[in-house]
Amino acid sequence: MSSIRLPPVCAHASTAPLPIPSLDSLNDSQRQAATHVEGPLLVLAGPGSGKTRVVTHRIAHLISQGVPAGQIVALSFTNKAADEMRRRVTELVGPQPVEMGTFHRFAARLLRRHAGFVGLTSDYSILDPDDAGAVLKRAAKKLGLSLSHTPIDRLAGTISRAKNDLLTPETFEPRWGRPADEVARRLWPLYQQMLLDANSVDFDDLLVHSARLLTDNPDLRAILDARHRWILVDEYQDTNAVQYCIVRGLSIDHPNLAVTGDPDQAIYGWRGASIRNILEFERDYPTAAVVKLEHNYRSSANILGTADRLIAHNSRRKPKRLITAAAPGELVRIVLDSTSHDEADRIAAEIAHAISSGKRSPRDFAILFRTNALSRSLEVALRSCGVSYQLVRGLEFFKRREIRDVVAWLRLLKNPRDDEALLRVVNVPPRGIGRQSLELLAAWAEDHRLSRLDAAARAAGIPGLSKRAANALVQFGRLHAELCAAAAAPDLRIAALLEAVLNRTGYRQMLADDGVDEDGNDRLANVEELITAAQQLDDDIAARRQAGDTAASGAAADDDPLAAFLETTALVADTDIWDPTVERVALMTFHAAKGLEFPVVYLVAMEDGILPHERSLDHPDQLEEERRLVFVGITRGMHEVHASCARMRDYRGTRRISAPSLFLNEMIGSETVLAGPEAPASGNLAVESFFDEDPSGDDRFDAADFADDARAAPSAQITRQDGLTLELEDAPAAAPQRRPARANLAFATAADLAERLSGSVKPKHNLSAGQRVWHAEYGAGLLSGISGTGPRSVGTVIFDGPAGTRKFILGHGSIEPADEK
DNA sequence: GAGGCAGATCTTTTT
DNA sequence: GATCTGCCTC
Repeated sequence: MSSIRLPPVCAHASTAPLPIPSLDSLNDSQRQAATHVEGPLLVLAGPGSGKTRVVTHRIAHLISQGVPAGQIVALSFTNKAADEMRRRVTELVGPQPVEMGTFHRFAARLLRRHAGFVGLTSDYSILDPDDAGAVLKRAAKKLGLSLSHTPIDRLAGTISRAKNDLLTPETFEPRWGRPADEVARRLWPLYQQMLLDANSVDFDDLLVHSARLLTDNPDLRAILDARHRWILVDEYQDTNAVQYCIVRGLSIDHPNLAVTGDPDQAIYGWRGASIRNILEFERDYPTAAVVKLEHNYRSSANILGTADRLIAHNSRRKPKRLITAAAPGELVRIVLDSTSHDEADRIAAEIAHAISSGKRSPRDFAILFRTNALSRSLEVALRSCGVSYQLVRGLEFFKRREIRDVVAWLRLLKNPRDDEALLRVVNVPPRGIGRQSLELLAAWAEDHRLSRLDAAARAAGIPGLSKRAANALVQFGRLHAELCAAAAAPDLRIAALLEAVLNRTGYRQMLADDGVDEDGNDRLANVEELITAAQQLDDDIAARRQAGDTAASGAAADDDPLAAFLETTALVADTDIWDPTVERVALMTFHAAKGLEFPVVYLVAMEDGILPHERSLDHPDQLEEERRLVFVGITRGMHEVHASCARMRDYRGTRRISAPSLFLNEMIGSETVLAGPEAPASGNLAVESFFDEDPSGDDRFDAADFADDARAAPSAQITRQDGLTLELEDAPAAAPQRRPARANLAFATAADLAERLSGSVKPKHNLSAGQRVWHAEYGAGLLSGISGTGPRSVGTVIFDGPAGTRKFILGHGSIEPADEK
């Protein structure tokens, strides 16, 4: 059992004299960025270009120039990155009350202080996706919607995506041909109401409420803008519309906004991230200074050359150089294995050998894969070779039933209206309160406009409830009240509160009785682990109190240990678990590897259908995102990169035969070498046996030729902004190239955003009757008439093809003007 | 009301 | 392969 560590709360202390940080270690462009003080700044930073150095030096520089540290906010993608930033800033100028963290944490605190503006109290609960899913399920049940054909995950995903696009239940328009959208639209308002009643938010709401806070309250916005006067955003290429809105809203009066990012490393498009944000930063902030960091200090020349060649295949990008002074180093190795097990065994053996020969230590290695499910065979192989590893999928700890139960208890103490938490713990350990009783309770509570907990205290008066169940509920209410009293203690220590919960609820007894469960999990030990983590947080807070730190902007949440603990447990991320100091090989997804670096990197399962993922094959935009993912993977490597695929793979319980990823082809060049039992003797990957559908007939093509083909290939398919794909049947390579759908978010100003957020601006269409139009499925046609106005207006289209005449809601965007040349 | 079993279902990436 | 659901029995 690996131990868990919670990210520390901000360590504030502001009395130390300020050393002036030396800028000698920076190159010219780094220094230019680091010494920028006033006004917007865009830093385009390639991989390994010392971005974090620049950001930390800039923060240190700002402080040394007299900028109050409390006015600086640095937003990063993971808590890990934030911690690293904090560590390095502290190294430069000592501990500072700079607010650093993820967007979600920042938003959670903002909301904590201004919860009333969005109808919450500062004790609101943050529901993780599982809890949010459960609420959604209850909402569906209430509405009598069947979920058999629209899995809850998809609905949650649809709503999440819409929230991230700043839509509301009112402005959300189900897309044509997506039944899940329609269900989501009906479910969303009730779901939202239930969250509000429970004084709860889901992950997305943290951002959405914060954005709304800013757009709906101009005075508050101005105050916050002034308070957070210097804002730094990392990984800006992966910010989405809500995040954009928040950042924008905080930097109108004081546009000292500095963003860093790399469009070539944008890998979160599926989550609503819009490259547009970084590509059009200069339009948003015309006075922006732009600094390019193109010098790479991480990777060997061979690794960079390979990454460069690969990414050059993307059409939607700002060309960018990767400059290095490094030696060529080892060739990038592309290995074609026979089976997935061979691949895993080979890698494990190679790593074991490198370690035993003293050449490398375990933490020098990372193995990256596209999906988490791919880790299993690698784990088995590593274990059998005696190589220790850490699987960076740490959320597993917080997903354990016992951990969730205990945390739910704390949530319920903080927020008595948290129905979801109540449902989790009310009958654990069994108290004789079953489904039937809970339904009676819920119905009665609703009738009387009470939370379930308040209703429980009055259970004796609920008709239909058995005496036994009523008693149990009243008892439960008392238990809660008792523990609330414990939670209200001054100088509360979370560890102590956890102990109290465990002891008084009988949960500890229950776990002790269970002993080790069927999978060999010692559930009690896991809970103890949580207590240890809580102790660390307690100590942090105590230390801070002792230091007399009441940092200027008074981080309200931090003064409340329980709130801080809950916030932290709710918002830990996968990568936060990764511990770079531990002597283990790191196993993680390509996504999780973002921002990290390793001497040796293995990229596994690079096969068609896995990477690129089969769901992205039809969509040029998504294919490019997959390519960026590989680019990110390759550029994690400092000295060695090994990419591999297997001809036969056991995956998801079945065996599949697959061809090497087209990305492997695109990587091939003078910096790479082919190896492995399936490697063609010609030293060229592009042999017939690997490509059943050789696009060039009997032409034997070399890597360069293939590259050109690949570049042209996507023109055969078009993805539109609503996600539908257009296939040009049997399109020749020279098929007319249609422009990719424009980025989804056609807004530029905060005012525009505000309107959009409040729902007053509907998605536009710019169509008029008589116009030639295009539909992804039915092809070209004539828009013969439009009825109604606004987003709900309906257009009638007479298609040229067999589709005949059909009607469409124009606001959905399924009909677009035909751009005939 | 609780617990256990069999069958069905769906498989990306994550704050 | 894993998880969830519904159904069954005690």
